[in-house]
Parts: sequence; C-alpha cells; structure tokens
Amino acid sequence: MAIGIQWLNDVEMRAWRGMLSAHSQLYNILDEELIRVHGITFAEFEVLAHTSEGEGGSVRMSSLAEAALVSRSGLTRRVQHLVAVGMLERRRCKEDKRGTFAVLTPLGMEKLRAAAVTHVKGVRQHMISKLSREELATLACALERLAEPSNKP
Amino acid sequence: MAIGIQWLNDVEMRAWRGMLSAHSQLYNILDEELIRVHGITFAEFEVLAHTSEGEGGSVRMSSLAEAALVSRSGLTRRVQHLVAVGMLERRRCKEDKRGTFAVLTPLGMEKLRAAAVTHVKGVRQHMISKLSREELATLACALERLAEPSNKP
DNA sequence: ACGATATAGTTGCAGATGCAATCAAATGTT
DNA sequence: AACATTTGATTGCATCTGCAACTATATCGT
Repeated sequence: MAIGIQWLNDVEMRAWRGMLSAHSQLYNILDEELIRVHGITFAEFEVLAHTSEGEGGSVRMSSLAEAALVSRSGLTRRVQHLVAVGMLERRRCKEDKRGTFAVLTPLGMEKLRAAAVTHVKGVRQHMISKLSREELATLACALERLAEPSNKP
Repeated sequence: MAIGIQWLNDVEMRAWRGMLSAHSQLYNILDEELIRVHGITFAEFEVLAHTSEGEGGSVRMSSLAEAALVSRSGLTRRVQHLVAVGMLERRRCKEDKRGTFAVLTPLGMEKLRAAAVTHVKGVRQHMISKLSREELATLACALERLAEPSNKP
C-alpha cells in the first residue's frame, strides 16, 4: 500500500535499490555486448579471464567457481561448454588425483584477448566514465568491504 | 596468463569486481534468509513489495516487471506462483482490456509485512552497518546514476 | 471507418542454475 | 592397517529465466 513498509530511510533505500538496479543494468548490457560481438556470454568470459590469471593459464575448478561467483555444479557445466567449443581443456591434477585444472587453449586465449577489448571498453563506457575519481575510489573500497562474507550472529 | 589483460587500473578493477561480488554476496544472503525464515524467495518478496507500493496494493504487470528487474515472461510466472499460493490476485484492467493488475491479498500483505522485517534487518546488518554515512550517500548517488539506461553510441 | 502498426500479456521452448546425492581420492583416528 | 571423515568434482533433477512467437486489444494514419 501507499502506507507501506518504509523502514529504510531514503538514502539507505536508494543505495540498496541502486545496487540492485545498477548491477542488473551493467550486467545485462555487458553481457549483451559480448554475445553480440563475440558470441560468448559474460559468464563464460569471466571463466576465461579468471583462468588466464592462474599459473600458466590453468586454475583448479573450485577456485574458478569461487572467482566466477557460481556454484561448483554451475562451473562444471560452464567449463564443459567451453571445452566443447575448444576454448578450454581439462587436465587432471597430479598431486591430488581428485582435482582438475581448467586450462586455456590457444583458441581460448585468442577469444579472451578479443573479448577483453570489448568488455573493458564497455566497463569504461557504462560504469567508469559515469563516476568521478572520488566516487570510483569510494565504490572500490565500499563494495569490496560489502563483498566480504558476513559473520552470522 | 599472469602477463594478461589488465586494461582497467587497480581502482577501476576493484570497483567493477566489487560490484559483482558485493551484489552476489548480498543477494545470496538476503535470499537465503527470506527462504529460511519465511519460505519466500527474494525475487518473490520484491514482487510483493513493489505491488504494495501501487494504488490500493495493485500494479500493472509491466510496471511490476520493470520494478522487479525481470522480463515480462519471467514476471508472468512469478505472479502465477504467488497467485497459486494465495498471496496475489489478478484483476483485469477495465480501461485497457489488454492489461492486468496484480493485487495483494490479505495473506500477501501479511506475508510481506513479516518478511519485510527480516529483509530490512538483513539489509541493515549486511550492508548499511558496514558503510560510513559518507560512503552510503556516495553509493546512493553513484549507483542510481549507473542504473540509468546508457545511450548506445 | 479500416487496415497497419504498436502494446500488454502469456506460452513454448531451450539454456542456465543450485541443491542434494554420488563417486573417487585424500586425510584423520584408533 | 582399517575405517571414518573430509574434500574435489560431477550428475540427476527441479526450478527459474529470457527470447521469440502468439493472441488480444488499442491506437495511428489515411
């Protein structure tokens, strides 16, 4: 109702709703750009990008899941798809035979390099350029802090 | 590779990754709390909340979709489910016979009121309390601005 | 007034996701 | 050494989602 539920004050509400809608807006637009220009989703791009940051372009599945903000089963399937299209390979881990590495293939590197151009341009255009230096610095610190897991009381 | 792709500088990267992980962290924890305590998802809560903000607790489907940051088809199904469990009703629009209103039922209001307590507490605990006044104000303005649709060049 | 176009909403379908169960390998306990 | 527990990863299943196609109604242009 019009009467309703307003137990966050104005600034608090704007910050929270802003988080939801800014994320949605940015995610959708960056996703759409990558799909349109390079035929990969943002989710796939993230997996390639985080893989490229590991030793020799290879990362353990669990680290990858954590970095890509997805469940392990979700990651398994994303990687399955990227393997199917030749951008990643699996390699069994020798020290721990339960483990698996995802490894970038040459094609994967090529695709990543190309997509990164588009992606970075998009982040600049839709996010960075809309913020002042101070805002950017504040966002960086504040959002990082919010990302830390909360202790449940 | 370690060599890789670092075309956003440190602050820019922290802000962008912070957005992704803060959103993920907050969304998941608030969603989980609502499910555990009240048996409704955050997505459903959002629909109830936005419905309650309309005239007499009723809102057109399209407005609701926009407010809840979901596609129209996605909204149709969320509402279908909330109708099935008795929290919403549909009402045909008399001025425009194509249109449909979603209307809160007494049960829906009750559930919303209860869930809102949990939700607001969660937002305070996991977000607001972790930010200074200045940070909160900056986030509110900056995120709101980022949420505005970009003009495509 | 009439056909063309636009808008509100729903549905079929295919893809993505997470949870719980499962399997295999590693680690801890006695 | 034998057994229990934990950990890495995958799979079955149910759910959620968006796109494209479709229906019904409204509006525009002539």
